[in-house]
Amino acid sequence: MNWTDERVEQLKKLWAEGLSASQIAAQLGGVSRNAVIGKVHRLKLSGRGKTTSTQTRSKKVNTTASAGHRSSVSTSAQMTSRVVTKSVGATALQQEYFVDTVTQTVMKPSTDVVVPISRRLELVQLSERTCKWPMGDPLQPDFHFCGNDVGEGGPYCTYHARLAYQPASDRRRVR
DNA sequence: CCCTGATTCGC
DNA sequence: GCGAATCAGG
Repeated sequence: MNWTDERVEQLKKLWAEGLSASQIAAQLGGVSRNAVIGKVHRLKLSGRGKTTSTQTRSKKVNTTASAGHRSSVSTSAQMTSRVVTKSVGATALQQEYFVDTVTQTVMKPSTDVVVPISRRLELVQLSERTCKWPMGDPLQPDFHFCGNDVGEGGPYCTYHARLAYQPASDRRRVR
């Protein structure tokens, strides 16, 4: 793959948006993150306008004073908002729809369940330890995955595993 | 260990 | 110019 004007254009755009080199590489396809970084330097774009501190890690908002043993969760993440909002860069504090990849059932998480904030990783960023649950509105897939730590070594994190194997009768359909 | 960008240097 | 390998860091 070579750096066509179009690809360079996209690189500039994504880099300006604050995406990390690996994410840009994943999006462009055919190049490694090193290639992206190298190109960025050659274009002299290294310094990004804002100090977009990537690394989406929940700030942890605990409303209950009880001894929480829930790990990091955000109260806002427990709310169910329908739309997948576009946020700046890789940081995405947004609610998602859940789609059972087997039954194609579209569902919303139960409101009484603690919903972990997903890391929204690119496909190529997944490893054996990252949750592979697909993210986004099924009608407008965004090709990101949960990416949170998988609990006992399954394909999904504890939350998504629970969702995946939830009886169909317990699922809440959307639309 | 996961990830990040920065730098080097053979191609 | 390109990008893998490497480095330094969170």
